[in-house]
Amino acid sequence: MERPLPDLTRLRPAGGKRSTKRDRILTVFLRQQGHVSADELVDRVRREAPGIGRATVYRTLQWMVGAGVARKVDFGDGRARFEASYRHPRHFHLICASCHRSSEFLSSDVESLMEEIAAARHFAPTQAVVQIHGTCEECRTGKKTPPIDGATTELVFARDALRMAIATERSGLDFYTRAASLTKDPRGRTVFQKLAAEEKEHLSTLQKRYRDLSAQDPQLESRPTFLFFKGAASGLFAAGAEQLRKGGVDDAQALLIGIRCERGSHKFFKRYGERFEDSEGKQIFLEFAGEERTHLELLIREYKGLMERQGARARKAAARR
Amino acid sequence: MERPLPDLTRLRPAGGKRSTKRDRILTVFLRQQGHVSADELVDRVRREAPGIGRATVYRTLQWMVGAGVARKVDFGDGRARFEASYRHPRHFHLICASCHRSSEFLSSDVESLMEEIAAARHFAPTQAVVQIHGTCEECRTGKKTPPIDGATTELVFARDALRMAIATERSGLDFYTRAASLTKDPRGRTVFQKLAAEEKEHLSTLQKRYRDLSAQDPQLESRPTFLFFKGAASGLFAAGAEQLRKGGVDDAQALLIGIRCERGSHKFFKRYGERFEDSEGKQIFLEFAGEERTHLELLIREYKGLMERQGARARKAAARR
DNA sequence: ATAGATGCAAACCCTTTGCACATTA
DNA sequence: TAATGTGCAAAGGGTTTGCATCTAT
Repeated sequence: MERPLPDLTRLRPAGGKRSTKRDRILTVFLRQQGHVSADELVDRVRREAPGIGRATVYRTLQWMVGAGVARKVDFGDGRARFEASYRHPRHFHLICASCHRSSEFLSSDVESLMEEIAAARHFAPTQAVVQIHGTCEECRTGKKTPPIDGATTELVFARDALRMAIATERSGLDFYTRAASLTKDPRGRTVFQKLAAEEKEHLSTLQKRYRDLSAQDPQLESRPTFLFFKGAASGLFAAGAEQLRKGGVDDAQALLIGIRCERGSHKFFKRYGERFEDSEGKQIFLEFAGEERTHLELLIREYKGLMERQGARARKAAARR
Repeated sequence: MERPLPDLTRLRPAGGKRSTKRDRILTVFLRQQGHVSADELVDRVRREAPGIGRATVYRTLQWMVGAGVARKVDFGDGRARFEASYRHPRHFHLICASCHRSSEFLSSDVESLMEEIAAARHFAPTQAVVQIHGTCEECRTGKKTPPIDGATTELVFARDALRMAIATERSGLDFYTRAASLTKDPRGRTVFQKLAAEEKEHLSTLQKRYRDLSAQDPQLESRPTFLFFKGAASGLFAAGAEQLRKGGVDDAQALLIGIRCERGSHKFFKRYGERFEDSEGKQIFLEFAGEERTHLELLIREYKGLMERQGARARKAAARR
């Protein structure tokens, strides 16, 4: 499972010069997976290119962090660790106090909460550090868990991005189906039925893509969750459900409900996807956002058409009077 | 706003001896508010008791952390900070990269998410570190924000605990009121009406307490949120609402719905409150949990009575046959 | 030619430790 | 008296820096 490396030759940030040694260090760094401390990197580099000074490695690490190639993480044990950021989204950590290894996770819910909290305190956030310290399964039970390499992380991230999109699509389908069954007004009901049908189709596209992804790694399905999500899928249709409960929804209102839901979903996925480094997961989020947008635009056009027709009818009625 | 100090004379953990110097350091530490680094503490101590060695302060800090008087926090700037834990709940931090000050917050939602994530990964968590790095309002706008001392933190925590309880109570009231209006079965409706009335009464008790608390500090209401919550209040009644939607709720089922809701709320507040150090906030959570429990037991008794009466009626009918 | 990269060793910062001495229980 | 706390200075580790020397552009 060899994964492509970023184009190093083009990497030349902040007035830096390229050099053989810097390239060497960078290559060694990118080849390794997970986190390395500076000293670990010094050792690895020296193993294949003796005579590289510790200071150079330290300086190169700073340069890499500045360039966005590496991220510095602090587990609170007194020494900094570095991890490659290429095709590896910024994430949170579970840190085992016993074996000192760490595993990674993301949570869209935690992230939104932090944004809300920062906003409530008028704080401009640049980054969030979330660490769960404790004891990992392996240290407690002795059960071995296979290590996860960079390529797998990316695949798992893509898998979870798809799962999130699918869950959202499924909530949408549920919502529109329920809306159709609850709506008395026949035109309103037709709108919801159409929306449900569209969601169903999109859902099956996503599911196909999920199957394709799973084919790339037979164990993919069973790998532990990387991206946790709950609020996204369930929250988007809450406002619509509220409106529905009040009843009396005609076709215009049904369209407006649909517009609001699709807009929410589009915005959420766009904003969420944009924060990641280049990766398949990011791409999935952005594609999904794009599709929601297309759908949204279609609904808006339809709504406008409806309004025009109603306006025309009203004008005609006024002229007759 | 002087706040009481813990009984230091009884503080003698892990085979430690008391000594004049240790007491001095402890006193200085407890007097100060917010976080101190070891060196800052050395300075402060020396200002009023010269001739105390740096090593002693370091050793005393370790002892304090071991004794649970202090907590060590790492903001990732290479030096550890220490904060008093007495009457100050474990919390998360917003850390300003510009002025290097930090402000504190809690979020029951973030906490539950982390528990879920840890559980999903079979990880036994001991502690969570959550830091939002960025720029604070003061550094961006120049607007001064008043510093918050320890006593205020405690008051604000109590305020927010009450707010959380009130919000929960209010959701309960809403839910039972809506349930009553939706329930066709007259006995079921009566049960919900009674539940709603009880919630209303409890709510007004809580509100009175809130007013009493506010009287202790005229600015209390306007101070920034310390404890963020969303899920707790809204999540507890979701299952009940779902059940309600299906309709056909008689008195037994209404009682069961009530039991489930009150049990959820009792458990949540108990578990949540238990994690804190001694403080008014903790007390509020535990009291609230206790009241929910009382209410719960009452409902259970009522349910049992109902079942018995139904059983008796059934037996009588059987005998007659 | 010149800005920038490198190696080495020294300096730095925060923290811990060894040891002789002072206190406490 | 035995166990523990204290001060000092030294050592420790992770990381940065000064400086003379190379090396890309």
